[in-house]
Amino acid sequence: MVKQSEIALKAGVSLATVSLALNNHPRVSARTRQKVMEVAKEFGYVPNHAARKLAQRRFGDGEVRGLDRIAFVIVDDVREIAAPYLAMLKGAEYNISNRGGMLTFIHCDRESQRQKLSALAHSGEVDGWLLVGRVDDAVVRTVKSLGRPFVILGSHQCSEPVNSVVVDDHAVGQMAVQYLVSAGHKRIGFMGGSMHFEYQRDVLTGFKQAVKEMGLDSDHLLIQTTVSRFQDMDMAGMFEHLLKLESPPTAIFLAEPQFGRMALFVSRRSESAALKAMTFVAYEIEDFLSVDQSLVVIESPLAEVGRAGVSLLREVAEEKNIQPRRILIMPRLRLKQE
Amino acid sequence: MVKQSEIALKAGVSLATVSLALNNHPRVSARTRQKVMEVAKEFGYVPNHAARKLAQRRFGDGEVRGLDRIAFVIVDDVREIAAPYLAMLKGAEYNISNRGGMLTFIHCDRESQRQKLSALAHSGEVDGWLLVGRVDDAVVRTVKSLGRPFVILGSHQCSEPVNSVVVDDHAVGQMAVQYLVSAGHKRIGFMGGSMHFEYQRDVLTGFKQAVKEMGLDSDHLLIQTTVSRFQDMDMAGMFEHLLKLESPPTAIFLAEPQFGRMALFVSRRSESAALKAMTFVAYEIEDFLSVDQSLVVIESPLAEVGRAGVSLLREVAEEKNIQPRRILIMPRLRLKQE
DNA sequence: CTGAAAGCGCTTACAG
DNA sequence: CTGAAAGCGCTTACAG
Repeated sequence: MVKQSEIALKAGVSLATVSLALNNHPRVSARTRQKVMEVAKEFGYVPNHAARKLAQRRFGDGEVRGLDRIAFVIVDDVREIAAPYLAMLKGAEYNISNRGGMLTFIHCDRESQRQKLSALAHSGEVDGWLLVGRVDDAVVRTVKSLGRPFVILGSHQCSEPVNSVVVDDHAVGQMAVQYLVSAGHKRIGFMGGSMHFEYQRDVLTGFKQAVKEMGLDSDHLLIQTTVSRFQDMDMAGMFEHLLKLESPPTAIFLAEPQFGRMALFVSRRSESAALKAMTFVAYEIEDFLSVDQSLVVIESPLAEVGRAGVSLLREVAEEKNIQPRRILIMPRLRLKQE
Repeated sequence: MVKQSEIALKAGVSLATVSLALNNHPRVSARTRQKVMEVAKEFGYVPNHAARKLAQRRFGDGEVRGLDRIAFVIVDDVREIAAPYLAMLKGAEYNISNRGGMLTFIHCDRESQRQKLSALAHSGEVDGWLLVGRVDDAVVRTVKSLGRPFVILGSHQCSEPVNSVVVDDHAVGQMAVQYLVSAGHKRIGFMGGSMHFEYQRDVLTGFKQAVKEMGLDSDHLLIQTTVSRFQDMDMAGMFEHLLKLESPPTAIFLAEPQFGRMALFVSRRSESAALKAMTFVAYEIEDFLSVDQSLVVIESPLAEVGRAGVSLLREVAEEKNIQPRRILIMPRLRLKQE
């Protein structure tokens, strides 16, 4: 565990110069900095985080400098929605660790959030917050009172403007239609999840808009959604509905993650020629696809949401009075690979 | 942000006494400690973690004292296995934060592990490691060289003895048989995932052993397993095989998480009376069940694995030369609730 | 049982 | 452009 004083000795400069050089302070000459960096690398120097943190308190006016400790907070329950959370977590971790920082994982519910988050903040160990889950005004109020920058990942229930990063789910619906039209389809079915979820509503809105813009039939019978979480029965029912139509669709957009797997299962075992010939496009979560390469997939770039969240957090930390922004991350179309 | 010196002033004792009292040092009298604690609570005191860490380095012989910063390291890819990781993560976080600690999340592959982990260790910010994923001798060698205690969660590929916490998957298979026998079944089918996975092999071993002990037919045709990750077609095939038997099973144990959902889907839509009357028991991951309360479920207590991992880590940190242990966590049987 | 003092490894005004 | 010095908030031997 080498420290700055040892580097100073070897490089023939003072301790102060080492610190300044390592932090790219402009007052150090290029040559000196070069030399210091060299020795540091040779010795495998890693700064002692605790010491740095402590020293920074001396002159700091409460501002965050390094932003090297970011808390990823899941508010409310993690039941049933593992993949989205883990994808965002992975993306955030990647961005943070690339810059020598660390990500702290926190899970709390809306009752315990206040005391849990403030205890962490007071220990001086959190430079910024990434909030995800059921984030509402109460949570934002807590976090704001702690005086550290924060960014919300995914949709939220806040009434006031906040910095957030979300997938452009509107574009997901449009992308599905555009792709299927380019492949020659004219009647496109929509099979989605519960419209209680904002992202499902957005996907559907985008879908409907593209259908209109492309001049396709905007037949409401082509749109099927489920309500329950254990929706497999509903899904089979949706298929029946669509196939029973006077003019059934030739392609179906599966707008809810995991539907791809189920749809393939049903269609491959079906005796209906129409279903066997059906073209599918599935909306799936990056890194957690439920289907193999035989299906065209629109990927929800949730790891990218995590990465972008960290970048936004850095900007917010630097420019204090930035206007709250909502950053949209574009989905990706992944074609078949046969 | 109140500090110890302010507490000392108010309580009428020295700074040293405050520190000792707050850390339950025996040299402080009960009355003094009481008084200090009172003032600390009144002021909402939270210790500055950086300062504490730094000060401890002075006399510390490298030992870990607080174990308040634990790194949860996922080695290798997180694709496709979100739920188990998130369940363990949640359990570990719960145990750590209950004692005022923090969990750091790290994701790395086996190529980058060495540099990533050692950089973290050198920054002095990790008191112990929880390792999960594709943990092999190389990873263990790295972590050992960093001089901090570690515990592996879940199965691993290490040749040397290590401290680990795993679900008792053997008991899962036994539990399924015992329950179904108690419900009057004599021929029990097994539908599992790929035998490439250790946990699936363990579940099957337990199943077979219980079948033998209970004096049931140990017909190998009753045992069906899949190979692919996108296994839905195989699953339908497994059903057909089982139903085609001269003496088909009256109950089936679904030994792979997520199979429950698929099985219900198939059986509810089937025209086979035998299938409609089939009794199922499903193995599912705690907090991430794929089925509702209408099915008997054996829960894989992965959050408990995370919690137990943290507790074991504490023991390892305290008694240095402890014999490596493998702690088994019992699965839980969840009956129907109608 | 308690207090005064040293120092953990850094950062950064201050003085040259 | 650089160095000597102070101090961040704690912990813990040392001396009473």
